[in-house]
Amino acid sequence: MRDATLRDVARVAGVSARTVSNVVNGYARVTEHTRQKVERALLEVNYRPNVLARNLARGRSGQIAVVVPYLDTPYFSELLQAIIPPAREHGYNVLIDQTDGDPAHERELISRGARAFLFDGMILSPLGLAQEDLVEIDPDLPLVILGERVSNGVFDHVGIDDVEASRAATAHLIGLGRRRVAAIGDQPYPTGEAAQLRTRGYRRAHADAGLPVDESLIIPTPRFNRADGSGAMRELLAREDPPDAVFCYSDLVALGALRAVLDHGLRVPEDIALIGYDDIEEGRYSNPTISTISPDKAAIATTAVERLVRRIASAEPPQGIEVRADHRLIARESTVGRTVDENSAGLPEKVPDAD
Amino acid sequence: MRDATLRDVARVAGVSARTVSNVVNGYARVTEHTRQKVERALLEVNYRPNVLARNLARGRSGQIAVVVPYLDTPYFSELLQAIIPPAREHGYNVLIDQTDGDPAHERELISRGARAFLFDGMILSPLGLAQEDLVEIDPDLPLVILGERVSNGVFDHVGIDDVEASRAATAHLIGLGRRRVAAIGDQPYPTGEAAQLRTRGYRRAHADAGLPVDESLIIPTPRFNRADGSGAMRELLAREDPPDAVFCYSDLVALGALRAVLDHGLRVPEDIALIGYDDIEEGRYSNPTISTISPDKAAIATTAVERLVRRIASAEPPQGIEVRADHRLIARESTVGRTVDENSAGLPEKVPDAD
DNA sequence: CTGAAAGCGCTAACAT
DNA sequence: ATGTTAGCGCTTTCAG
Repeated sequence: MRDATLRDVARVAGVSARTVSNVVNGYARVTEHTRQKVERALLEVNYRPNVLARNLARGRSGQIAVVVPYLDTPYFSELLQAIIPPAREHGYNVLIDQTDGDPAHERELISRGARAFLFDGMILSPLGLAQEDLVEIDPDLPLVILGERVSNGVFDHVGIDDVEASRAATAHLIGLGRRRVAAIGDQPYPTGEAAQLRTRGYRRAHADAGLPVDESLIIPTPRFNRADGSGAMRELLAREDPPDAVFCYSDLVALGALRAVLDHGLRVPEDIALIGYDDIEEGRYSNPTISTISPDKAAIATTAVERLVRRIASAEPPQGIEVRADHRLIARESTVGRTVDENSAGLPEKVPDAD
Repeated sequence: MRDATLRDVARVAGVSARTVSNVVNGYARVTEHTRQKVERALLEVNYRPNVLARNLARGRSGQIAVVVPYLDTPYFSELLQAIIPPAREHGYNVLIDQTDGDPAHERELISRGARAFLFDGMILSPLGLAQEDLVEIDPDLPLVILGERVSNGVFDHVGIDDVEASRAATAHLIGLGRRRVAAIGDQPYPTGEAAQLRTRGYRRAHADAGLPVDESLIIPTPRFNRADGSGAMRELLAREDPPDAVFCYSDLVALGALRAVLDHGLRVPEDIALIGYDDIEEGRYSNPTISTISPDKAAIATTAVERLVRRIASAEPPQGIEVRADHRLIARESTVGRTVDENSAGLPEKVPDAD
């Protein structure tokens, strides 16, 4: 049986399509009497609005795209999980895309090629946008970028203060008495500006403590995953003068590094202390648990959605703004060991949520 | 500047809209000459088809929904990651939804209420569909269900042989000489049929080995996450006669259980051996690494997409079929310890992919 | 092989 | 407050 259309409802209710539309969308005021009639008809024919037709008529898709490098990276899936509910509250469906580490794919998405009209705006967690990529962005695409502003100020950015968070993480290690603190995750090339912010914080902590930076302890990695972390750590362990602590640019890197340290027969944190970044759930269960920088993911998610919705609504794109969500340092076993610490020790009865 | 429409292109090229449409979609054959003309016009006005209009005219959305209980559960995010590429190859966008553990939400999605027309079909990883929920399903919704068939045979199901895989996992533990093998993750109620298949395999392994099943060692959990795993494990550890091995119904459960065992001061696998299910990447990096049942996720993903696409294409829904993807048991440290084993020991130079 | 034109189902002027 | 109707931009039947 064909789906009932607005006209069918109108006919059954003995009113015009316009009135039915009004009732369905709650636009203009409608007499209580007609409303009742219409609603009865609505039920009678089991009317379900055709979203496709509505979208075409309204000239918008009612969808927003969320683009992340990898869907199976816990930080991103946790973020996505947090983005969907507020998006839905604003009436948007979420279209998820992964760039799969492919910059070309990323550029294609932001230039909107064939899939224009399919989403009204985009929340992008850039893999790496170099200055010159920005020009490829469809200027009419409402866009919110996840992560700190690195290049220009045209778009909205939502993230945490990476430099400060990284400084705090490094300072935490130095405060524990460690003197050879390594860093894993630098990306010293144009698309790695986000990673470079972390490195800047790392340097700042050293400067604050009056400590020199051993440049050879800053290990670059192409991504922020487990394999990169363990590979870099192995490299560090092979040296004659291995570090006694490592600031890892993601929890995944820290987890990979942890595995390498343990495989090497050393202990964490006794021999080498490790701190990560992101506060993914996995780090609350690993052995040892991973100290980390915990960004307020819920705040990032809701803020990003709100900014995007606003951008979509306003005809003229407002000035790009910069939102800094909160973050905090959580000391767990990988730096302070198994003390009975307020934040971390042992396995909590209830696992604290990141948000 | 307004986006160029098909008509604009037609005018510039001096042909009709029909012809432009033909060129764009590669439908009917078009003279080389006109084709050239049209293509030049296409570029000249920078034409991008309006997907919304196309969808309305075609009467389909070009989108499929993939519904999972939780987006941030590694098994699901890894599966989603694998589903998107084949879906895109078939010309579909993927709309991701999470039910958040809410059966009501799940029912709403399968009955397609307000969001009908938004997706042409659905791949559903059911939270728990009881017999009576099936009637709520929109009969016209092309649907592929992830996981083994538990109830009726109307829909396509794609999964692995849960009973056999669970039997093998349990047999692996028994083969290691363990005699008190517990199971964490049973769900002895109508919506837990999937979990019950695992329990059936667990029982079968015992029967095969001529071992009695100690019913008190089968611990139910509401979900398959880390917290459930550690909670259940603590319960087991508090007993006078704790188990010497545990078959966990997911890797996450195993990871949670692992944490509890270590917190209790016991060793894995020396004191208690642990095996999980799903083969998520995390289990290849944990300490110790987690033995597991590895489903062929890539096969599950591509098969599910293919079946769904076929269902969408055929007017009359074919008989529901049952696809069983491959799986294999991977023995890692949590059962066999740190032997130099072909599959598992140490940290591989390259982390094997699940697919 | 190409043109003309009728929808797809809804929205939103415009009119009453 | 409600009716009339012209689009939204594309697909596709029907002619030619």
